[in-house]
Amino acid sequence: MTEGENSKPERISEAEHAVMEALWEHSPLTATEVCDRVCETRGWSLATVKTLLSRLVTKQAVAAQADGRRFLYSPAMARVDYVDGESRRLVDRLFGGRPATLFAHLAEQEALSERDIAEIEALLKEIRS
Amino acid sequence: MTEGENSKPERISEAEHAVMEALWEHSPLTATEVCDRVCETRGWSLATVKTLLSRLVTKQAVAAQADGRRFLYSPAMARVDYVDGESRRLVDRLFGGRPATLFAHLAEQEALSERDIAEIEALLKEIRS
DNA sequence: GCTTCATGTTTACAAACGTAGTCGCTATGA
DNA sequence: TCATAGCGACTACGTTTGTAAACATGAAGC
Repeated sequence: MTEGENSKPERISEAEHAVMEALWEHSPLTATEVCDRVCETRGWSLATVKTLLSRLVTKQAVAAQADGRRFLYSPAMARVDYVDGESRRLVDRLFGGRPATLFAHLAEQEALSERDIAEIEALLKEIRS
Repeated sequence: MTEGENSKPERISEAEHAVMEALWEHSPLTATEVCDRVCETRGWSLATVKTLLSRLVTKQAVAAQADGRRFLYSPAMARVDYVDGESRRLVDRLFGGRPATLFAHLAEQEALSERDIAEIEALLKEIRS
């Protein structure tokens, strides 16, 4: 077998994640456009966004498509996969891999709003059907 | 006002967290005892544990009580607080602060076992009573 | 008293991260 | 054609993290 694209899913840092969110929300975007969407809130300069984008390209989490002399950036990984990975990491690390334990913790800490509880109930009903 | 113990809750890294888990499970422990409990699984040397312990002491996440020549280390923060902080961070960052969205995600990804579902149902029933 | 063991302190050092400046190229308008 | 603005690439640099070795010092046995 010719090696193939054996890319281990390099970890995305917190700052990088903010850029990913922008791209997940809308893509493709140029570096400047990404900056328009995140620089204000994060207090970043365009240079910072450029650095993060190239690191994300290296990590193959973002794809850069040439458009003249610039690039159009798009996510190269689905948000759901990222979210799933992070969620599982947390559940594994802190709740022994048991989502129910996380849920119990949230309940105990009163972190669940009435609305949360209602929605979860509805979801459970759906699962059961 | 005299400044007081204005300690912002310094972030605990992943490696440090492993040490915390050992201490939460049983404390106080000496550095060697902590190593006995984690070095094998993590493939660490005693030196590594010593470094992590002192960093944790600096971060005020661990308290060191002198015992003759050596120290007995104990957690200086409750596990539940740590777990709660991490959980909320995740929910905020990835699920817009809505635990129900996290739950929906888990359900969609089929990350919930029959046992998880049953336990969550039971918890909900309890909450409702 | 001297060697040795245990233990905390200091120092090390590479990789990852956060944040950003500078360089070089090119399309573009004057 | 020449200055210019826009943009990616390269470089930079302090901090945090992971991992550990070297050092100092006191206790304990011989």
